[in-house]
Amino acid sequence: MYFKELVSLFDELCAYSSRLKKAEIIAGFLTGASEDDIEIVCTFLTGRIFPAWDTRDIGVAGKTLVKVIANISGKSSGEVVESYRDTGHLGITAERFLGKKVAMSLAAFEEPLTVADLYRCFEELAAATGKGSAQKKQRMLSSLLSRATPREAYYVVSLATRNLLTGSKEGVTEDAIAQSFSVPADAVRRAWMLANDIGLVARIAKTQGLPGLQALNIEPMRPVRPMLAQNVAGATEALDVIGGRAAFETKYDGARIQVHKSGPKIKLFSRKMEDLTEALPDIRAAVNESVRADSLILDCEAIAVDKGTGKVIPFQNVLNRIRRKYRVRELSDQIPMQLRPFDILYLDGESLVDRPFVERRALLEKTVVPVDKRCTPSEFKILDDSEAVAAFFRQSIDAGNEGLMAKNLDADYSPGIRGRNMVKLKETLESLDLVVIAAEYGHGRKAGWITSYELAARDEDNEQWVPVGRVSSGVSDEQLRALTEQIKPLIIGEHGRMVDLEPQIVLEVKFNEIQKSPNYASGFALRFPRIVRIRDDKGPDDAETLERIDALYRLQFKLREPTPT
DNA sequence: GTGGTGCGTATCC
DNA sequence: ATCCGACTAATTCGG
DNA sequence: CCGAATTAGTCGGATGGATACGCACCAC
Repeated sequence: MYFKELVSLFDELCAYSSRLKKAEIIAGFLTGASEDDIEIVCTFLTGRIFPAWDTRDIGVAGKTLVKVIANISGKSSGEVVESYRDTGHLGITAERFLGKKVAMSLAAFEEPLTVADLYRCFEELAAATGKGSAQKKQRMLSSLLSRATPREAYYVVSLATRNLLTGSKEGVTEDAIAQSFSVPADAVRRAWMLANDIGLVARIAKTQGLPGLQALNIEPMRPVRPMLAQNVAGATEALDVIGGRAAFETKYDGARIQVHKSGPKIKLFSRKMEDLTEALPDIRAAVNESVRADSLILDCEAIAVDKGTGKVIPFQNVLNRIRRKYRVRELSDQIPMQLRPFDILYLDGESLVDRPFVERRALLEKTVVPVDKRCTPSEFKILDDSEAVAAFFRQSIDAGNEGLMAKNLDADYSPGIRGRNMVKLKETLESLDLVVIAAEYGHGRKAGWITSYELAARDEDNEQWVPVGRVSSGVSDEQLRALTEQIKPLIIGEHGRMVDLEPQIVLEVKFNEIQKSPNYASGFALRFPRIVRIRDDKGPDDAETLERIDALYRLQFKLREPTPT
């Protein structure tokens, strides 16, 4: 299949906003495609280059592509970035800058790019490592883009930056596969959750139909898509959503870990199916000691604890451990981690994903028999009273955790779905009024607007503004437009996509936690910042002080000591 | 060459 | 992670 | 009772912070 055929499909998808229409278009397209092409096309359609379980990555993103585009168009990087600021999409910039070169490059390469060619290029990019590889990748991209037509270049860059904006991803592609090969959407979804590979699912749907999809089964050592949860505002709403009575569990502030055991072998996978086994020997050992089963799959949270006190320590410590390749032993001594299994998906040859949650929980408790706190099932209570829920919530927060999870006792394990069978309850903190001292232009749909704001607090010691992070989400498009207009006259400097501003605009910002920051001059940053409202009624003099933020930071640790490394 | 530092990228939340 | 916007599915409203 | 209006649920997209790793580059 020629890449230009896929380009036409992408273009057609962009022309409609209806997801149903997009699915229909994709379905038609897949019908005529070969088995091999379908696999690549479906993966590309979801905006990915490789399947989710495939840990390869191309090691190329915006900065590299800016250089490459500059290189082949004969412009400077500065000019490319300037265009990028206006277009909000590197692909569009590539399309524009390469437009003039097209006649020449097409003459040089008569044979147009195929989908398989492109995939092979991505594979080669992923394979390039070692000294000189960065240069090599740039050369490879240059030759790839020179072979492409401008419109093809747009999509090559879109794929390479994982920013394919066709308004269709997994959800739509899933429907399209079902439609195209006349299999139920549920079967496609199930197969996708198990295989983690939409391309493979499409291939099986085409070649083997429904029986092929049904033959896929959950099995240890092959990660499945984790079930996700939606946020809920309070104890009452949590009970409401689930239906009056629910299972409540401590929500730990760690990393999601899927434990797979098959005989003596144990593997650990992250939420995105990265293999974390080598980085977490302590977790592996704890599982080994606490699990009474020959084979199983556990859904867990892994937390970091203080070596001395055994108390939960901040999430940043988890990041020191996870995905580590070097000094693993040293760090695992310094920052021990513990496992909190909360679900079991497979046990001794049997899939449990279709069983009700209560049953799974019972099996979990029977199977995970803690020898100490290193591997012990999550705290668990069945409650139907909002007072009791609130008390449990308080207890969780006070112990340094994130809050609670609430789960429907009768629900099966439905991966990838943020439904009403599982919700999360987190703490809502007070908000802060902070001053915008710099900002950045937006991307994609928000191109041309100034959409990301650097926030500062007042340092009363020397009357300076000290940055405490950035914020973007929380405002409507309309407010974004207004803010852009408000900001433009305040611009006092420009570099690349960033602008420096006269400190004047005050934003009320909500967040979940104050973190120690190595990146911001204040030494602090907000975790999960979002805008509550634009304080037109306030001026920079009304902004929070650094001292206050410092105090708030310390307040968080009334009950636990931070030990960042 | 070796070691430190900075940049870019990817992935945890 | 958070949040918004658009679309779609489910439910309620009004004649 | 049915179609219109309203509400609820999903998906896609745009954005936040920290950290580890791999590579480039510079100082010695």
